[in-house]
Amino acid sequence: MSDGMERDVVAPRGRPVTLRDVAKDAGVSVATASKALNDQGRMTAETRTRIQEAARRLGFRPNGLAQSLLRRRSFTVGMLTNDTYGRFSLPVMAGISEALVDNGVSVFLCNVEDDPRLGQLHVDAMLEKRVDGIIATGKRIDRQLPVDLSRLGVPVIYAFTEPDPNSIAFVSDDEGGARLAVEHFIRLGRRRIAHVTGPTTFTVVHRRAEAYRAVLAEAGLPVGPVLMGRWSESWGRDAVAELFGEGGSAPDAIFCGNDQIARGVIDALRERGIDVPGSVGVVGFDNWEIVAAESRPPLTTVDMNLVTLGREAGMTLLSLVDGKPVEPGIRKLPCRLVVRQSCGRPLDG
Amino acid sequence: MSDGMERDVVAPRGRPVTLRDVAKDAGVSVATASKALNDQGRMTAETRTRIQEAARRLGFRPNGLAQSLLRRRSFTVGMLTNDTYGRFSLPVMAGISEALVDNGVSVFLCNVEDDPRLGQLHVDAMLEKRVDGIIATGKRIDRQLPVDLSRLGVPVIYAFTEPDPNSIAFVSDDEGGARLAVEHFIRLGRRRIAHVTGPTTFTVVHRRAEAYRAVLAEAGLPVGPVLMGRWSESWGRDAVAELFGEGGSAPDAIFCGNDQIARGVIDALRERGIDVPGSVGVVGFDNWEIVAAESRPPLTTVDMNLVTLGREAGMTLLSLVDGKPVEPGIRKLPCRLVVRQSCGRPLDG
DNA sequence: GCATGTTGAGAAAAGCTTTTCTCAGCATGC
DNA sequence: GCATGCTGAGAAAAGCTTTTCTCAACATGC
Repeated sequence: MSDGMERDVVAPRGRPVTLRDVAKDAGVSVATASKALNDQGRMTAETRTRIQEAARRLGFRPNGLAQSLLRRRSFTVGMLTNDTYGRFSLPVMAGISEALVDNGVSVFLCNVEDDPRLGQLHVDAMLEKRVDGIIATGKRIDRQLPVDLSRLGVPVIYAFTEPDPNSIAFVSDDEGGARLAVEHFIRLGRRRIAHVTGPTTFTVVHRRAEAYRAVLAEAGLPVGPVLMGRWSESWGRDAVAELFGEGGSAPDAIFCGNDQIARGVIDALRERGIDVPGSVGVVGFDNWEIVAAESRPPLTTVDMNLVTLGREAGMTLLSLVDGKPVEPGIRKLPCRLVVRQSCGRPLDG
Repeated sequence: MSDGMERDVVAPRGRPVTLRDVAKDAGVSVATASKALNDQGRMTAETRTRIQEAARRLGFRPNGLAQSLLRRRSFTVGMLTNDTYGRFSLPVMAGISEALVDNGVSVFLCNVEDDPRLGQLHVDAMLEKRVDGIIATGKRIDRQLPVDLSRLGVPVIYAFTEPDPNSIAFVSDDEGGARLAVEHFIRLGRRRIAHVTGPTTFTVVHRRAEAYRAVLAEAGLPVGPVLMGRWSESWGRDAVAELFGEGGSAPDAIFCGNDQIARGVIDALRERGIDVPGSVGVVGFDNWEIVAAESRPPLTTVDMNLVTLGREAGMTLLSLVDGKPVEPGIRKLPCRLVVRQSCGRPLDG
C-alpha cells in the first residue's frame, strides 16, 4: 500500500506474466520465486525482496487455475436459484458473498428458472469447473430446484429451501416471525386480530397461520378470521371488503402474509376512511423495502433476515469445504420485526 | 442418453476420477483416452467405445481447471454490479447468462456496492481466476463502478453504464423510450402532455425530458409542465397536487420518469376523483412488473429491454474473447412500449 | 522383395504453481 | 581434522488434460 512515485505496472497486452518470468527476471529458479512470494522457504532477505520487487514490477499475478489444480480447491462456489426477480435470492446472495469474499471465494450465480435441462446444464458446468461447493436457494421454501444435488461429490447447502432433513439447510423461522407480529399487536392493546395471507398451497401460509392461532390462544384472544387468497395487493383489498363488509365485529388489527397484501389492505382501509393505525393496525411480512417503505403509512413488517441467512449458509459451506464436520439438519433462523408506522403506539398507553 | 437398465454411476466419495483412471480401466494410455473422449485421433471403433464406456461407467468428468490451464481460457466471466436490489442488474444478468450458458461459460456475480476496496477485491479475485472477460453493469447509466477496468488485460464490456466512448458499451436508448411514450399519447389524441420525472442529477432525466420536448415540438403541441423531483411514489403524488392544484389547464396525459412516480400519480389522481385513463392518461418507465402490474389501472410503461441488452453484451463479450474485432463505442438499444390500461383507447376513435 | 504409406496407439511436452527432496557450501563443536 | 548441522537455493514431481511427435506393425504398389 505504499504511495511511492512509481506507478503500478499493468498487465501487458499479450501473454500474462508467469512465475517463470519473475524468476528469470530475478535470476532465480521458479521454486525459489514461488517461495519468496509466498513468504515460505529459506533465503536471504535480499533475494526475497529482489524477487518480490520483480513480481511487482512485472505485474505478476499467480494463475489461480494452476493453484487450484494443485490444491484441489478452486475457491469457487456455485449458487443455484430459481428466483428470477431476486426478491429472496439476492439478499441471500449478498450474505453468501459477504461471508466468502474475504476468503477469496467467488460465486457462480446460476438461474435455473424451473427448467431441469437448464439446471443440469448449470450443475454440469459447475462440477467441471470444480466448484468447492454448491448453495441451492429458491423463491419458495417448500419447493425444490429442478435438479438433484444429493450425490454430487461436493458439499451442498440449502438456503431458503427445505430439502430432505438429512441435508444441511437454513430457512427462516416463519412461526417465530408470525409470533413477533401477533405479539406486537397484543402488546399494543389490539384485541381483534385478523390474518390475511396467501394461497393454501404454500407451506409457509399454514405455518404462519398456525403460529398466529397459537399466540392468540395463549393470550386468550379470539382467533380469526383467517383469509387465504393470493400474494397480491388486489387480494389485500378484496380481503378488506370481506372483513369490513357486513356488520359483525371488524378487526382492529390485520396480520398480512406478505407486504403486497398488507399494502393492498392499507390502501383499501384508507379508501374506506378507516384510519391506519388509528382504528386498525397492519403488519406485513418480508420487509420488501420498495413496498413497505412506500405504503401510507409506512409498513411495520417482519424481516426474515435473509442476508444473515445467506451469511450463515456461506460460512457453513466454508467449514464443510475445509473438512470440518457439520451436523445435518434444518436450521430455522429468527426473523425480526421492523417497526414503521402502521401499528401506532399502545392503545391504552 | 440411453435409457438402459444401468444406473449412472455417481462420483465416488474420495478423489474424483481422472482421465488416468479411465485409461487404466480401458487398458490404454491417457493420450488415447483423451482422444477417444474428444472424438479425435485415430483408433479402432472398438477401442473408442471401450474407452467411452469406461468413462461413463466410472462417472468421469474432465477437470475444467486442467483444461482451462492448457487452453488459456477459463470459460468463466465476471459480472460487476453495484445494484444491490437487482432491479436493473438482474435482467441484465439473465440476458448475459442466457447468451453464455450454452457455450459452457459461467458467470461470477460480484456486488461491489459502492466500495472501492470491495471492487478491487472482486476484480483481483476475478483476474486470479483468469476470467475470460468482465461485464460491468450498474443501477445508473451515468455512474461508474468504484474501480478502474481500463487496463486489465482482459476484455471488458459495459452494460447499462456509460464509460468513456472508447470502450464497448450497451445502454438503453432513453430518448427513444421517451419518444415511444409521448408519441403513444399523441396517437391517442392527448394534447396537454406533462412530464413528471426524477432528480436533475440524473443524466437520463434530461435525456428523456429533451426527447419529450422534441416530440411535442415536432407535433406542434404545447410543451410542459416538466416537473423534476424524486424517483418515488410520494413525488408522483406531490406532482399531481402541483399539476391539478390551481385552475390553469390541467394535463390530459402524464409521462412519468419511472414506474414508481407513475404509480404515485395514478393513486393521487384516483384519490382526486380523476379518471385514469378516462380523463388523464399515464405512462411510466422501467416496466417494473411488481409496480406496473399492480397499479390501478395497470400501467402502460416503457420497457428498456434489459434482458436483450444483457444478451447482446454477453454475445459481444464472447466475440471479443474469441479474438474477433469489435468496434468500440456506445450502442443504444431500443426500448419497447408495454401497453396496459393506463392510457385508454384513442380519444376520437 | 523393397520402398512407401497407412493405421493404431503411446511418449512426452506444455500449461503454471507448489512442495518435497537434494545438495553444495559453510560454520560449529570437540 | 573430522563429524554434524545449518543455510540458501535448485531439481523434480505432482496436479490433469490436450496435442504433437514418434513409432511399430501391417498393407500396398511395382
